[in-house]
Amino acid sequence: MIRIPKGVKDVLPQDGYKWQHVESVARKICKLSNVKEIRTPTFEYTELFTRSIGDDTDVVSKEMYTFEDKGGRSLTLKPEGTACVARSYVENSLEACSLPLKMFYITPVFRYENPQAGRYREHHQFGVEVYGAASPLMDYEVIHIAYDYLSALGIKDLKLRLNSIGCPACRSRYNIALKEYLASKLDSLCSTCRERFTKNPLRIIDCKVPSCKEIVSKAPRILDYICDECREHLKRLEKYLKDANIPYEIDPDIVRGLDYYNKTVFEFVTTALGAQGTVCGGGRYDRLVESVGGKPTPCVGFGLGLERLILLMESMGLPFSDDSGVDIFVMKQNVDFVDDCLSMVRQLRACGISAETEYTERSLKAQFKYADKIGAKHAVVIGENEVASGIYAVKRLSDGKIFEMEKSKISEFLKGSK
RNA sequence: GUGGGUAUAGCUCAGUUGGUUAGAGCGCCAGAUUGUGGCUCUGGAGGCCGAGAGUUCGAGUCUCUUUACUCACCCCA
Repeated sequence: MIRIPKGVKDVLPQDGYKWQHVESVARKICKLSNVKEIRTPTFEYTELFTRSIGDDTDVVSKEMYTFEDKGGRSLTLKPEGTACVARSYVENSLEACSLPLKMFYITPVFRYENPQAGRYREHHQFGVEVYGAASPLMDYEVIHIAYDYLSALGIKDLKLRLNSIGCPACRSRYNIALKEYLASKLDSLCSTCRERFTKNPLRIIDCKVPSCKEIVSKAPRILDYICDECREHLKRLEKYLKDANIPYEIDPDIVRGLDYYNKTVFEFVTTALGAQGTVCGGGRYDRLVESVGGKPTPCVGFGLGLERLILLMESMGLPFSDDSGVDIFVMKQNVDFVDDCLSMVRQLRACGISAETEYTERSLKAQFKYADKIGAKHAVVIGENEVASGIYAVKRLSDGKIFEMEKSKISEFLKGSK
């Protein structure tokens, strides 16, 4: 038996409706907020990710599916959606569209990590990206879209955590202060943090090693070092969130793991998924477009993991709308009525009724059981009596009630009962 | 890359201090008088007990090795 590769999952027929639900709600919410869909390829040149996400990040340095094609080009399966959108924006001169430009995507992303609860080597992200708006109003809008989406799915108890990591100027000022503080304590830090010290000291802030946490708890806070403009940006965003009654808390420990973020960073977190608390993560990335060769363009967006989302909804017992059952199952008394069944199915489908019929030679009883299993809402039997009289008994399977009618009335009847 | 846990039927799991033909529930298929599902009853199919080696008269059970899965660290959605 050939098995599925490590870290990836099948979505089985009995679960497909859950995906259809979260995806269709995502599209609906985007429609309501004038967010247009963008689709980018599954693989890109490796350089796109090394330049935008950052060489030193874990995602780039050890988690990418990178390979060489037969022409010797280095390609990489997309480890996230944001960089791809930025590339497409620059390459297709999308700044020529009226800005701000609001886009969303639903895409598989790939990371070579060890799988565990809520984490896979291929997962799917619903993401929203807005280009060309520097105002905190747009940060608010983007957070609001994520919030609307989660609410529309019935998720109420997620915590929104918010932080600002400032602009490059704030960051370099903060890095100096942080390094100053940490310099004397280097020996007490874990080995990875000692490496981060030179490469990316900001990351030490969210190290989970207890001894590092202890040290970090007394370290300078980035919020005390951000410039007036960044501070004002955060303040205004907070005001908009308060006015909209979106609960949040400032969490100075949120530091995104991708290099392109600046100013606003946020997460929606839960404790219901074991160790994987972050369902949605996002923020502002005003330098990203430049890093892939475009003009400076302010951007803000989020990515939301659909596997985690579905897991969360299941653990909360939230419903997924399911219209996968058929409207009617057309049964045959015996093989003599195959043609009559096929013709009725054809006519019903042409009228927009989902219809299924029997393709084997089972007893009526077995056909009824099968109709039940596949979630048929009605059943009708075609046999000698029906063909002779022209009267068909449509049985409603939920309560067993039978409605007798002529053949031509069936589609109308079924439409009325939808 | 590093730890912990688990591996028996399609699924969820029993399986006593090692002892004959390995069990249950659910699911699947069929039947309970020949044209009507859900409930009930009856029957049936379906397992080299993850793989390999060892101990033993005898291994699903004990030991070692290995693989897979899983949870967690790291990082992220």
